[in-house]
Amino acid sequence: MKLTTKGRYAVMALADLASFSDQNPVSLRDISLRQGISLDYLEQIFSKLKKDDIVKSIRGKNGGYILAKEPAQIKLSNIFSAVDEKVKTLLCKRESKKGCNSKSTKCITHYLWDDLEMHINDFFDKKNLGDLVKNNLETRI
Amino acid sequence: MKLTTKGRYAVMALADLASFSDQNPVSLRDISLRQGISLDYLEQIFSKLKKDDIVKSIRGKNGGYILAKEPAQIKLSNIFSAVDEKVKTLLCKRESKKGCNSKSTKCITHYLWDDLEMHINDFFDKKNLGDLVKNNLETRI
DNA sequence: TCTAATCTTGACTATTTTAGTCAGGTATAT
DNA sequence: ATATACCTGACTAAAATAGTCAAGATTAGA
Repeated sequence: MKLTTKGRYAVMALADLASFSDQNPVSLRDISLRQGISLDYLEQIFSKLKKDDIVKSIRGKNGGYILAKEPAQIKLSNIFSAVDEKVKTLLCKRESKKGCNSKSTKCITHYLWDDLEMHINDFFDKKNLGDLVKNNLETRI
Repeated sequence: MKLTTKGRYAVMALADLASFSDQNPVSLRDISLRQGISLDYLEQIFSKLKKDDIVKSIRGKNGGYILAKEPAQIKLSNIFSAVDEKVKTLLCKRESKKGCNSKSTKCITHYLWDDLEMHINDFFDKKNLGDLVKNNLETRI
């Protein structure tokens, strides 16, 4: 079970954006340099973040991105869902052959995975960008 | 973020084993049929479970596997670690170039991922095979 | 003793996913 | 004009996943 770079980079980039934006838009180039993430890859990621109204773009020279909402309004779950970072613990879907047919003994563990999924999603639902940046400022040297 | 089949199958197979063993060893063939998991794949998995003292094997005809301990003594974390299902949320290791050099602004999110990892591992640490089988018996029709 | 059922081991491989790269755009401040 | 941004879609190398396959070693029971 591992986090993909897409989800991780999205959060890193947004945390960077939240930290360094003082009214002015922040360019992906700057984020790329500061966070060590490929510019091309960031562009992919931000196009998704924009689609989900997490950031706004300003084109042209001196352009860049700004947050579309207050950092405290942006939950990690919003970010992850924007970049398709999903928590998948189950094979079991109604259609699938493998996995369970709901009541059979096959899916002894169905509830467990469901539980785990909720447990993780809960975490993402409780954390927001605001907390993240605040904590960072407090603990930074 | 998704669970691999190895971890999931290991838990499914052990839950099956715990449910169906009445002193006698259970063959992988039976588990394979009941759970719909390839026999060859199960063999890989059980060889690891055995190495970590989660199951014992009995060779020869009428052989099979039995749990090496009480179901309540077998935590999910034990099972996952046996089959190398690890929770990885961080790139950041002391050695790696990518990721953080501990105090830089790069790792704004370091604590977050650490937190997440603990949160998930906590879950695995709190669940054991005994609960799983018990719950299953209760909720089964 | 023979045989079928089992575990044991290690190598191999197709498929999928990940983590990007690349090549072209379009918009806008100066 | 032009440099600096965003924008978009196609492409791809590498890694991980999810197995398969082949050849053995043990042992119960007929």
